[in-house]
Amino acid sequence: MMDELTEMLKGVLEGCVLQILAHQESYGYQIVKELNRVGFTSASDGTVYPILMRLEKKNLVDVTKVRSELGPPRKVYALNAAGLRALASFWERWEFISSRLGMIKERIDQNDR
Amino acid sequence: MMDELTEMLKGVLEGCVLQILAHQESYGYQIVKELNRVGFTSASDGTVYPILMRLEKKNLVDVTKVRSELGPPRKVYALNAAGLRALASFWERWEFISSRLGMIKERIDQNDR
DNA sequence: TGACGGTAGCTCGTGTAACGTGGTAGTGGT
DNA sequence: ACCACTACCACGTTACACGAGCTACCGTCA
Repeated sequence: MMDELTEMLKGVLEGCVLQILAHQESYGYQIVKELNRVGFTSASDGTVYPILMRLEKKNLVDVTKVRSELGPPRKVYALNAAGLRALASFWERWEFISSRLGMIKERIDQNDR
Repeated sequence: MMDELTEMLKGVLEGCVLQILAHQESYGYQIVKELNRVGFTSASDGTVYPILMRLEKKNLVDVTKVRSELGPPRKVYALNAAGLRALASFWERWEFISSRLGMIKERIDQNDR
């Protein structure tokens, strides 16, 4: 069933990453594991790294290189003010779509047709 | 604000059309107006007609040509059994994403990290 | 008759996102 | 020296939303 999620995830995963970063700054590899943990098993590094690069290009995050004991240094991403605004906007848009979908589903035909 | 909805609507609008057709059979032009009425103002005919053709190709709808007094004949779309199944699947996927997003937002950190 | 406006349908091009595949590189353990 | 794990990145494919443009039917009004 979870194979056709792809299209519906567009735009959503970026919001997820923003929310994760709002909770706590993190880096690519960990974000992937976090997303997998909550159920987005299809989100691999090939999905997450482009998102992070997008966020960086849009200046929604601050990036710091941090050395790690295991493996190469990590690029730690932290949400900045613009990122927080983008996150708020994301949730607004989500709420909007969510409510409209509810309207269509429940069919509160207050008018015409 | 509603200008950046596009990406988040991917996959969702098809579900909306399915739901609209489940409520009552309809045709392209009317579906566009219906979507606009509930708030999806960006959904134009250039968006809806490809969706309808997709549904037809996937055999989720039955199509009938109906003459109209005003303008050219209408292509009336009606959901069939497979369409109803697709609709159910759509709501399942929506519920899935919706719940996971809720988890991430509310941060019910029941485990690790 | 001819011009207009609303109805109805369709096509094409563009932009963007998810995601698979594969590639590079640093680290520690054996 | 080898391997596994961590971390990052690049490329190509696929799919969708949407704007812009086109055709065509009908009734009304000039």
